[in-house]
Amino acid sequence: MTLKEGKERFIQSWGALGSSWGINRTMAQIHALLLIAPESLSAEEIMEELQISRGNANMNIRALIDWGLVYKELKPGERKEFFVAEKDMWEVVKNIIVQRKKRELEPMLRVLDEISSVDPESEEAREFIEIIREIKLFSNKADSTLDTLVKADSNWFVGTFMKMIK
Amino acid sequence: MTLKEGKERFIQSWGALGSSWGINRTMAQIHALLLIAPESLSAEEIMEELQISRGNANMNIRALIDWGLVYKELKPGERKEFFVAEKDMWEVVKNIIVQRKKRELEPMLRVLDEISSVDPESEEAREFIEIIREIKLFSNKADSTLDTLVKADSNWFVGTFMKMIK
DNA sequence: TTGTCGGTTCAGTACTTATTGAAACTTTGC
DNA sequence: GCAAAGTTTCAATAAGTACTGAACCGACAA
Repeated sequence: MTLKEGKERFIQSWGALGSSWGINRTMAQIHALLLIAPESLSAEEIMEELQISRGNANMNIRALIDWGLVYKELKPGERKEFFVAEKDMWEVVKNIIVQRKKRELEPMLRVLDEISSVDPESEEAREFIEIIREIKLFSNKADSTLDTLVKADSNWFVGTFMKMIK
Repeated sequence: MTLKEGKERFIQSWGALGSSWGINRTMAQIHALLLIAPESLSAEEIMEELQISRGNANMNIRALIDWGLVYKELKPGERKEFFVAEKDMWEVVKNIIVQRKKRELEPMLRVLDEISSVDPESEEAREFIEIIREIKLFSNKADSTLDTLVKADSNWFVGTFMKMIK
């Protein structure tokens, strides 16, 4: 396989993976492109490489920066902005966990709290409250597990974790 | 808050959560509805409750069964099929992990293997191969960690895990 | 002050994905 | 064998999301 083919295949697959992970296809492709780019790239180069419009590139690059998956790099003497990907996979996954936890798990926890206040007037209501209580318990556990996971460092994950859970 | 409001709010939120988790809104809503239903429900009842068409209900129920999140229940003497949700949250999460691993992580591992065969003819190609190697290493670790996690039982997660990683 | 270069925004449009509803199919009872 | 009750399929369509391209903004240099 040639380098060009390999790169294309990678960008393609990373894009597909991303789109089932709350990161849209183009966003993931830009990330893939930057991951395997030997140098930081400008918006123009990204547009060119992926055949996308300026607006699209701009929006997705900024979203990637929001997610903490890409950094802006200002080259001295250059007016253009350049972009580099976070290449440490553990950092990438950690950032995604942090973002999605904030966007999804935490709002859900709030909703679960709210609906716990349903009147336990009927047997059905009491059953409902009980099920919600179980879900809440589980979600809280997941929440704090993820917190701990995110605080842990890369080496810990790569090295120790595997042995601990064996 | 009344029981009715609480239920609606829960179905609503569970639907929203699902849609950022590769489980579409309706599928997640059906799951939510079944989670809090005191009894198993028929397709008709689900259609009625969520105001969706027969076809939609049928397709999403079957998808939920595929994911292992819902079971078919055949009541003796009844010709209709009834459905119940898997209510153990740890089972739910485990099934989602298994499915998504199979659909996303495993294909990605295959792609990474393929593109490792890029000719290391240039310096750039060698750098590419190296980055792919790192991603592959990480993905393999994630893959086996998830395997271990899925084999572990609920109690282990709820009880021991939290202490271990403290 | 004017022109150029890049970045940002956003209304309109293209593309993707989910949903409907009707027809086809299956199972069962008579 | 046929009607009734239920399930499945799928082409057409609706709803939702992403993308484009042009207008706008700000910084800078001439």
